[in-house]
Amino acid sequence: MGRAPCCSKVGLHRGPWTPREDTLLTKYIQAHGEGHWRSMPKKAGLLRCGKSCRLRWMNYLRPDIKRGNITPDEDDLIIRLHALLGNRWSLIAGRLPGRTDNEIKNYWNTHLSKRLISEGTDPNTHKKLSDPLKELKRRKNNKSKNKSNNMNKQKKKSKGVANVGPEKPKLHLPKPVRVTSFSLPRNDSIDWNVFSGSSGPEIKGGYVGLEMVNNVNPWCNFKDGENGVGVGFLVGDEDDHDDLVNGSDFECQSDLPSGDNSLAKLYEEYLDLLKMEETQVDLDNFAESLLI
DNA sequence: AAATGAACCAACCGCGTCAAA
DNA sequence: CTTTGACGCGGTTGGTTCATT
Repeated sequence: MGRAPCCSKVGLHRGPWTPREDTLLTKYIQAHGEGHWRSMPKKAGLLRCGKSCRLRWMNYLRPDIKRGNITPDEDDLIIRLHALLGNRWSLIAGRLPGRTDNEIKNYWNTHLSKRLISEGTDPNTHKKLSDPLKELKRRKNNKSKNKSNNMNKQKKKSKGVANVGPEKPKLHLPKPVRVTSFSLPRNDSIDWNVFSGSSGPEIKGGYVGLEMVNNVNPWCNFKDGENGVGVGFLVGDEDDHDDLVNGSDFECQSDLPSGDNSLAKLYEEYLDLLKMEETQVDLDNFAESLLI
């Protein structure tokens, strides 16, 4: 029993949005606000499905979207967050004001993953690669294989030839389960901005990152060459993200909201994990705990 | 100048989650 | 408790543009 499609696709526009459609959608949302995506297109006079409207708005039309090149600081932050959170693009995007998950995902796939490989780092695990060149070649081959598959598909499609070859079963990796110890409103991630001591949506580039300065931990090898043992807990704005607070010297920022022990607790938990003999303890669990 | 391949990125698709009925 | 519908997310596709031959 499959799920019913989100909307009837019959008679709906697909593909690139026209300026007129953009205007209609923007005006409607300005007048009535976001939400109710399913009913919105009809009300806005659009022949699009709600999903498509939402995507267009979220990724392109929203007024707070920052367009243009991703800065080196943003680069750095994306890499750090990816090491911590994996492919959780929306969470990563949530730390980069004005950037969308789609944009970051695309940027990662087209630029950053390649860059990491060329620097000798596996973009998936953030561990050192034994043979970066080999990896780069492998990925290139895979890509060109896919591309030619797409080409074939397209050709077959356009000629109306049915796909006769055995189809590969689609595998879906299990997603990490979110264990809720306290609840947040839907679509809200942690308000990481509390770390930076700034508040409100105006914050520009405020972030928090966890960093271990050695080459052993998969999260941390993006920062090598420094003392080796240190544990850093980054607190600050984009301009000072190289200021590491050494684990032993760690002090809570005075501008942290008073009474909020949960963050300090998380940090302590993190330190405990690091103290454990096996450095490969499940740090992912800790990363997960940051998500809830 | 034309052909080909690579890169980019907007948009689509399918699934998971959550809340309301 | 189960079902249903809406929303959001991440993976993937495919059209367009750019670079190379």
